[in-house]
Formats: sequence, C-alpha cells, structure tokens
Amino acid sequence: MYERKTPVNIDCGLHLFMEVMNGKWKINLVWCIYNEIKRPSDLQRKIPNATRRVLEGQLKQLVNHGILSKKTYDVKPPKVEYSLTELGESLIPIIKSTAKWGEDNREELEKLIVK
Amino acid sequence: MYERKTPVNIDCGLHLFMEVMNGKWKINLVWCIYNEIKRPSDLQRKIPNATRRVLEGQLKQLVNHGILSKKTYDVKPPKVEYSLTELGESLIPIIKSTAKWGEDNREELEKLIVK
DNA sequence: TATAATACGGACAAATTTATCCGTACTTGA
DNA sequence: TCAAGTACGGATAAATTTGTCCGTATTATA
Repeated sequence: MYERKTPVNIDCGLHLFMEVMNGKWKINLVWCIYNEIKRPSDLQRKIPNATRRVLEGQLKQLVNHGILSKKTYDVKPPKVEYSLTELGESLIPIIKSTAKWGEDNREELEKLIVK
Repeated sequence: MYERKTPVNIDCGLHLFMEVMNGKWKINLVWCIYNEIKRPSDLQRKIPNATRRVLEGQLKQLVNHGILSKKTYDVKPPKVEYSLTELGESLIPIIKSTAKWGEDNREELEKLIVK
C-alpha cells in the first residue's frame, strides 16, 4: 500500500470536505449509492470508465472516511452492498447544491475548462 | 507546460466544481482573495506552506477557469492584484456551506482521516 | 467441463500534481 | 553598491493518484 510522505492538511472545513470527496470517481460512487445502486458489480457497470481496481480503492477510502458502510453477506456467490452512513447522508445536500452550481454555470465553464 | 493525456470528465455539475476547485491551495487562495488579500506576495505570506511556484500555477488556473481576474498595474516595482469574477463570487456561498459541513463534522472526520 | 458471474488483492506502470532549484528584471532604502 | 522587495518562468525531481495486468476463490449455467 502507498504510504503518505506529507501530512494531509485539514486546517479549514472545506479542506475536510475535499479530503473526503477528492478522487476521480467518488462523487459518482456516492451518487449511485444514494440512488440505490450499491453492489460493486452494479457500480462498475454504471461507471464503466473506471476500472474495478480504482473503484475498489475509492470505495475503501469512502468507507474509511465514514461516508459509506459496507455489508458483506455470507453467501455464495459473494454479495456486498454499500450504503450511506449518517455522515454520508449529510453530504447529499452539499453535493446537490454544488452540482447545481456546476450545472447553472455549465455553459460558461465548459468553454473555460480545457479538455 | 504539462500536456494532458486523458480528457477531463465533466459529466455532472459536481465534477465541474471539482475541476475548478481541485488543487491543494485553491480554496485558500479564493478565500484569501474574497477577504481582500489579493497581491501575490501577500498571498504567499498568508499561505507560507505553499511555494510561490505552486501558488502561481494555481492562481493561473483559477484565472483560466474564470474564477479570478488579474489586474497588472504598470508600475515599478510591479504590482498585481487578483479579484473574484462574478463566477468566482457565485462560488462563495457554496464554499461557505461546504466548509460548514466540514466544521460541523470536524471531530468525527479528524478521527477518520489518516494524517 | 468450460464460461460467466460474484468479489478481492498484489505488483507495478503511467499520468498527474506539487515541490525544488535555478534564473530574469527593475527599484527603493541602507 | 548591496540587500530586499516586487513579480514571473523554465527545467526537473518528488509525491501522489489512477490504471494495467496478473492471480485467488466459489457457484450456477450452458
């Protein structure tokens, strides 16, 4: 596993948010799970651009950061389901308003963000 | 300059937000400038953990993304001031509510985020 | 009996971001 | 004249994140 060399900085609340939500696919993951797509294979199908390996890593971080909880059913074939914790739920309004900002300004932003 | 190999993904509004705000010091920069600390050297003093070189880069991106505008005074010694654009201003309430989420959950998050 | 589906993980490579070290130019004040 | 302040940028190294390629195990279905 990778070992950090420099400490995370969390001096302000927004940094805390970023620390938790940074990661190429985390937003998608949280959003999917909020929308009841909660099994790893389903998430993978829903977000085909991400590789399984990376989704796995980001899911693990979200669990570690207290945003998601993971339930493993002891069945064969294996079954796993993620769900939002209370902390994760509290993120939903933030995500919504932030996403709204993006959509409200999409036209302008798309011009500016170099692809 | 660095040339991207894979396209940015901006399928949802939150990705647009992240695209604009990702960057280790961008939040600090926007917040400082909102609070009237707008000259490069002052920003540097206010955020001493960041190197000048990196702040410069992030300021440039914020300008390119339409969040900041840069005014260069034609004087000696040189004087430069950044300020929020209208788009940048529209980010302030988002930043505030997001920071509030972080502060409201700081105790819990600090335990979870591995330093 | 192969194939696909379920889920997970190690080792390593590629991409990206952040930091370091160099140098430019001009001016004011000691 | 020398140090310090103002602002900027190239080249490259280090840190970090993301992606690729391998392999494990079990079960149901064709």
